[in-house]
Amino acid sequence: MIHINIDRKTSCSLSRQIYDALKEAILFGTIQPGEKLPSTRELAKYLNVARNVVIECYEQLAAEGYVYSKNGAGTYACDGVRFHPLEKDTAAKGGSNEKYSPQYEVSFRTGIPDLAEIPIKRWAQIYQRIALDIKPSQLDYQDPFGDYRLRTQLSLYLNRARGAQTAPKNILITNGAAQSFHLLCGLIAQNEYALVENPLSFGILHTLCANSVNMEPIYMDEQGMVTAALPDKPPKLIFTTPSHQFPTGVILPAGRRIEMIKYARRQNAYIVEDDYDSEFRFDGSPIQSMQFLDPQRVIYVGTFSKTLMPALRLGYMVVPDELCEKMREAKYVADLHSPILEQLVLGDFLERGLFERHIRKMRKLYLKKRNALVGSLRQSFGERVKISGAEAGLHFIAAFEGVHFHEGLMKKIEENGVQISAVSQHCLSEKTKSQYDQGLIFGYGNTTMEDIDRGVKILSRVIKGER
Amino acid sequence: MIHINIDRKTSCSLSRQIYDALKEAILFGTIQPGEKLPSTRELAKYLNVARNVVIECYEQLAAEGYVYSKNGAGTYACDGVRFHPLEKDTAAKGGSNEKYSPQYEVSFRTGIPDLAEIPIKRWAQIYQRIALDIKPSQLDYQDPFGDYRLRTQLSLYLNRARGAQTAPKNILITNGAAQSFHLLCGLIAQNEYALVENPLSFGILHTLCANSVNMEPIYMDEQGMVTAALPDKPPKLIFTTPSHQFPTGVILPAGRRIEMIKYARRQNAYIVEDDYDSEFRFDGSPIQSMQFLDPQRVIYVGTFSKTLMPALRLGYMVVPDELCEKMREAKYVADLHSPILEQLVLGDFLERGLFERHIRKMRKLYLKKRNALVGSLRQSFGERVKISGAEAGLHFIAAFEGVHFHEGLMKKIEENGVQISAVSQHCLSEKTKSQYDQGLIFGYGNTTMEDIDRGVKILSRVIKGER
DNA sequence: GTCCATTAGTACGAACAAATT
DNA sequence: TAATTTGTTCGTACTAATGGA
Repeated sequence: MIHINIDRKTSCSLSRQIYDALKEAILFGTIQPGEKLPSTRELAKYLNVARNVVIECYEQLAAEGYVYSKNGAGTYACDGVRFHPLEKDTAAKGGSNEKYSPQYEVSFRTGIPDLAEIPIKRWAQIYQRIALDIKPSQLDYQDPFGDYRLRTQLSLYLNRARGAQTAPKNILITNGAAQSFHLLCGLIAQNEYALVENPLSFGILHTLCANSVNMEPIYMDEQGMVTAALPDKPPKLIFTTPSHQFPTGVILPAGRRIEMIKYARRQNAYIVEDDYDSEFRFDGSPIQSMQFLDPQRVIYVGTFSKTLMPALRLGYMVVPDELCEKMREAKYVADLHSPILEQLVLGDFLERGLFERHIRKMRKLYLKKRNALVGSLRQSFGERVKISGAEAGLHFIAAFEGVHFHEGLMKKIEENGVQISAVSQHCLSEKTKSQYDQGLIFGYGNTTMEDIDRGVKILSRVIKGER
Repeated sequence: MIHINIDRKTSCSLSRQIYDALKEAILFGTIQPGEKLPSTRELAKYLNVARNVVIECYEQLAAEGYVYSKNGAGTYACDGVRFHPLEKDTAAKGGSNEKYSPQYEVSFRTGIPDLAEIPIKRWAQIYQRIALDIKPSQLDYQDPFGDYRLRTQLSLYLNRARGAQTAPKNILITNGAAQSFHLLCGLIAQNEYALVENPLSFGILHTLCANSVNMEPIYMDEQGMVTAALPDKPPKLIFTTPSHQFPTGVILPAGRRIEMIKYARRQNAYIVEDDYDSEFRFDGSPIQSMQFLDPQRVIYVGTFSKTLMPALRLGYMVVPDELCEKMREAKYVADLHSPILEQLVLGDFLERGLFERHIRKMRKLYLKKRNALVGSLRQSFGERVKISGAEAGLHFIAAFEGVHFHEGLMKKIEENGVQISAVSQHCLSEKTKSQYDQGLIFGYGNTTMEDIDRGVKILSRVIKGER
């Protein structure tokens, strides 16, 4: 008779304990294939448990194919279930969320909004209200394009605030701009290619690389992408950030926009307008979207990561009619559709004007920070620093006269506790790298006034030590 | 002097109205490239508005590159901004979420939980609590694998309830099983292929097709995938539903599981265990996961769409150590990471045992429904219906003696207001199609007792009319 | 917040039918 | 035929947790 240790004090049920022991015995070969197991009565008596307990565990073993029972004949171990001793997973080592983002004393990371100012309370209130009077059918699978009410509100907002030409049917809700780019990559076949700005954001670069999309960088001047340099070979997509080029901050002027659209039409290409932070323009209204000029050639990509919060993972694309079906399929295959509840909350947020109010509030705050940072840099570096692209967004470029941000210097800055990236790190060619190697990208969205002060002081010390 | 209609009653600002009019004039060519615009003083006087209004709008036009101003010389339209008349989007036609799911009188759609029983209130309460004491840093971008606390809880749950061998570091939070499959497809190169069960679920079929993955179907018998028929050519992935095969409901016995794992080891393939509804087993505990037998060869795919709600779009994968980095990269490229707030809520939900309680509650409810449906079918069809795979999950198969569910009959059923699918629709070959053509798949998760009654009555009428 | 009735989970015991040796 | 074994269905008891007043 097989011996089984039974512990009546543990929270684990008796039948589970016997089940585990028997299964292990069968897998290890202690109980041979075809061997008869003790009868339920016998084992129950031997172990001093109720027969029902043994029956329950024999049934489970039978259901999983370890044993088979024959009425009147007994229970036998199945063939072919001998197996190697299980490798128990060695001690689950500790971990946490914190580990993901290394800690710096001051961070000028780009693209992060002020996390302390996120209207999370208001957001949660609306979430609760929405959840309380939701219809069960809304908790079912939904349209891959997303919630219709949100798309309606978004369409109104985009028409109003960004001068875009959209209808709800063209708006595809995604899990942030990263997913939008990922889905768009699906449009590009292996032998086709995409045009990108140079320098460009890591986000697009990384997405395109990982999806093994061929890229052709386009030279930029102080007006943005040089449309005269557009190649003859027809691209499939043209990735651009016309309202506030990343990282240079340049605004693509109307003339070049039109040229680019004409080019796209000629080459039968689509323009991907990455409008990642245009909501925050400090003088005048936001620059109008490029999509406005030709809704059938321009795919507009927006995100709520900067305006609300990165953790939300909500963004959207305005898709030309011709691409709607393809994009619907792509989104469906990727993850069916984006989560619904927070879409409903966002729709409400927009409808009540809370979103635009929040933007206005944040614009003021970011303006303050920008001015403080510019002031701080001026104070430390005087005329030896040249700032550009600061009219909008959550970052700008500062070029330091006579300083070259090579790898060693960047490492030194990091070692001194400042997180910041150099423009040259975003360049695709050696030529552009050296063209931009005096520039740092200052993201100030999630900095405090103290951060700004301290960060510039540290930078000043390190840079001046270098010179 | 250009004429501009100004409406002081509208909510649109004066400068916006002037801006729009001027921009249109430039784009249409009413104002020629290089033409001098009226001076700010002149235009302000003419339109009877303050000069600042005109200045603001000239600045905006300049920022966007439509005009340029020279100190002392005036403002001129830029070159190259003439453009076609804008095609105004024709009337945004109406739409709504409802349109997405066509209405049936009774739906036996598979894989839908009881939407009316979702603990949405409790969920919303926790959401609010979580949101109120969240740290700002948690609203930042996070680890692609997901929230660590949720992964810890999930790992405990899986070990406890599914007998899986996991550590938090191996758990990747995804936007539902569909995304898990999508990410896994990235492991398969163009010249490689995947093994699938036949018949199989639309979900996997569709994902694999759309990602242009080559598939090889494996024959099944009453015990599930016939492991003796595994091909010599090494596959990359083997997709399987061992706990409750979709759609047949068969449980893959231990012997075959072990054979399959040995095969996978020999061929250096990975097994994808799609555990889509095993939580709901009606007699005994759920069938133990296959992942338990070899955590380094089996990728376990789970979802909360059936246990909580489809609209949530949350699922997970248990990834072998060797694949962690690849999967991290794949998830990062797809959408950086899954939304955080609802992950936190889910983690709390699990930690408090609310999740398991909910499962227990639902298991009872589903058992009731299953029994009612089986009873109803028995009553209508007596011994002429054979039911299989009903021991677990939210669906089972009913085979009707002497009835063949060809396209015409399926259409007739649909026309009579019943949504249901035939087993043969899930088959990949003609041979299997005819083998299974007497079976319907009854999903009863989101049906009411009345639905069940009514649905069976309608089916009975249609099927008997056919015979 | 507290108390109380209810419910769910686990374990036990007993009885009987059906199949097997 | 008798003894043994599984399959099935009761009822009871104890405990912990839940939900409502």
